[in-house]
Amino acid sequence: MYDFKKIEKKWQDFWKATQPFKAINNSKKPKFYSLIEFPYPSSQGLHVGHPRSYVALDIISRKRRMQDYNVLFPIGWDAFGLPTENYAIKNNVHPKEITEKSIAKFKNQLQSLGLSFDWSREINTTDPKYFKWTQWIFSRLFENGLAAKEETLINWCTSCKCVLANEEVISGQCERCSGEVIQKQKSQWVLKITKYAQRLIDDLDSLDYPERVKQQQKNWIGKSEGALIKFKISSGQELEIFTTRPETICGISYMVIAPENKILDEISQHITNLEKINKYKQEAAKKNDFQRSQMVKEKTGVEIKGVLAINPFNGKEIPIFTADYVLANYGTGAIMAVPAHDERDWEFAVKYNLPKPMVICPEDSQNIELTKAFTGNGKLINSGFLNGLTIEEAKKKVIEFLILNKAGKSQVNFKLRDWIFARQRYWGEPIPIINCKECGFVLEENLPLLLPEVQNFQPLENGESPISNCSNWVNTKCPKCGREAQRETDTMPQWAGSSWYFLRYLDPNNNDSLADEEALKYWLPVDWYNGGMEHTTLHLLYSRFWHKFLYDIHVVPCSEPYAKRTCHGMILGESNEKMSKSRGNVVNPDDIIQEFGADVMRVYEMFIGDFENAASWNTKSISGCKRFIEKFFNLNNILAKQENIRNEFLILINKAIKKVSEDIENLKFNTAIATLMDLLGQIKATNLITREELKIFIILLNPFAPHVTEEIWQKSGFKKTVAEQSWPYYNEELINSEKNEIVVQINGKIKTKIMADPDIDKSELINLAKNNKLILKELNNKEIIKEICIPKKIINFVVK
RNA sequence: GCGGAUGUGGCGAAAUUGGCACACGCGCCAGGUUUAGGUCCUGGUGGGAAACCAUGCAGGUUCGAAUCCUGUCAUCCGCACCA
Repeated sequence: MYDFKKIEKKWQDFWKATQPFKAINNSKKPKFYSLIEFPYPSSQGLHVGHPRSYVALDIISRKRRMQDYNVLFPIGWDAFGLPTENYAIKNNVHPKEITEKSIAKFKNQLQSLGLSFDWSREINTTDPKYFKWTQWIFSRLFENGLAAKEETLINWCTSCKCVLANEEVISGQCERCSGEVIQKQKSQWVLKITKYAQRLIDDLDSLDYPERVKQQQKNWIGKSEGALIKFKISSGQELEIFTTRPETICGISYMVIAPENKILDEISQHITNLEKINKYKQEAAKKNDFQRSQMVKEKTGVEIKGVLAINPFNGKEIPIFTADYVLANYGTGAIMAVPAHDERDWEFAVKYNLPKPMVICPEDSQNIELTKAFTGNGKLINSGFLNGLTIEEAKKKVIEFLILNKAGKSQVNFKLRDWIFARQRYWGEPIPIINCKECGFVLEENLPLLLPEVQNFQPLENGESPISNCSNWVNTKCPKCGREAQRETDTMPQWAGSSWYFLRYLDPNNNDSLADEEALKYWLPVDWYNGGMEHTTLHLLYSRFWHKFLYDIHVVPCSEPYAKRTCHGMILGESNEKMSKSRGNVVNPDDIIQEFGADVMRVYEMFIGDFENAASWNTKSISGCKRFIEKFFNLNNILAKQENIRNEFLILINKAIKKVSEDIENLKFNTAIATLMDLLGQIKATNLITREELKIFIILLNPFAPHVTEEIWQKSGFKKTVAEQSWPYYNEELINSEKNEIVVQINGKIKTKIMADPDIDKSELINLAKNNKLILKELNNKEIIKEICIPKKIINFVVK
């Protein structure tokens, strides 16, 4: 009788007592650092999606230990954040209390899965001993000019009453609560991730990340090369624009300034239709980014009367418009419009009846009439001395001209914007900055800077953090001059603590530095980091940025944190939809463990489908894995006294070792399990298993189903535990010595199969095939035109 | 619109990377054990009477294509007026 409850409890208690999965900091063994994204402990508890990633790296970690690596597989809690705070407000309790409860629940659930975490290194981002170092890193960023308070356009979630990073805005809505997001001018703490944009792109090349992750990060950073060009305005000011097409400078039809661009105020006294312009500005401010993009087809704008721009290349006067299809926070917030060679400008020019002069002509057709913007390759026309040049040549010439005339230069721009690093909420790390009227922003010296106790966690109506009501916390003395000063009341965003957590695992109790130098040297970089695709442009990018900064200030020994990244697919509900409370299709892992046990649950999650693709949950299908584990459990009943592997199983078992070993490395857990199911079936059919056969089978299955394998190991009288065994080797020669089944085709159609030795030579093999009865008959009276022979695989006779 | 991915039995999916399409599992069918079965065991299970036909669709390359190329359709994910 397979009493999984008893067995699993027994082994979990054993692991708790003996701590066999503890990583050693000063070991001579080769190290292996495997990392999962540490969970956000929500009050709902674990989701069946969580274990997919955890079990996968648990399997890899367990295998590595058996391969004699010193393995670090740690766990912790990313516990600051909005959901907890919202829950706290709703239920009128302290977020700290909820966090503690949620962590206890998560911990319980994770332990019931038999994951081989090193629990002695558990960390918690809300622990002052931890966030002391989050604040410390912020201080270093500040000292190095990478953290600064800036007046910028920010995304404001009207429901969370909180600033959001660009990465947190999904289709104009808040990532967390789906509330409406509007644009607002606000003075904000930002981290200058854009200074690292180029390096964040370049260093991707050296990393073992999935191609789609690299692509997504590159696209998000969005590098584009072009030119910055200054246009004199008739009123005396200058209008600076960014373009990737400087060679089209003679095709300019008009200029556009984004409605939020401050230059509009600077030239306002020269504008003759100011009222109309201001009205347009107001309307544009009402629209959020999402609404703007919804109106892609409906371009709007107003001509700014009374001012003209002057083309620095040919001195021509150009009308200026303001239109919200130009974004204020990309480039310079203004463009030169070349309708003939830009689709958006074309649309606008058509709508407002503006000229569309053509300056690039496709090489094969001349004097064509444009019916839409031409963005292809060609030669320059109507462009003075640029005429006849290719686009590339003209680009160079124009930039040379601009530099010579001090009217511009080449320029690289990134879509990536600086990381808005402040939230007007309570449950986060306080930003350790004191604002002194005399000295400006000064760093707090006594870290950690703790959160003040407040009565009410609700954000204030004026959009400030509830902390700002705590006057005895806010008001302090300037550490520099000793005068009255105020503390910053914003807290850090959720992404702060997770940007460096993998460093703290190396030395979680260190009070003098974020981690010991030797430990950093030994363990870094993370060897294998698995996580979700959804963090590609958030956490993964942010933590690469922080790590590079820490490398630059000589805190960490390498410039990239994660050597290898893999991504798991989501687990969907039975009807192929995301699991969610509102759909009512959430599967609770506790129920599954209760009914089937952790081992079956683990095996099922790994068997469910390709690890990297989404898979839909199907509780019925678990029974296949349940049968498999039960059959394995019962192997004990047919265990023979005989020691060695039987001859007829030698090759099969060697092949299985190879397949399971390789599949685990390639995240093909589903086929590894299929291999084991197959092997089990074949052995069982003989109604007998030898001790060595069982031994190998147990070791291969152990990473997937650690409890039941330890149990059978012990029951069978093997020494020590499975976890202490060495991962088995396979004999490649033996595998290759197996007779091959060779398919014989005629004109590509399968006729028969023959068995042949693996080292038989080609002509012999062909003769063997030709002399096969069936083939002899088929070839009768036919002329062989071609003989194709692929050793070990196939023979094909092409006949007439 | 741009970027990425996927498309194979009733279902989840395999296919040594150009060489036996559908391994393994679910479900289903038949038989057996059982007082009973949401248990266990055994066998069967793409279509077609067959030659043959089948990997979203249409072409192409090849002795040979799920796999490579061209076009096309569908679904999913990410970004979205980025000049």
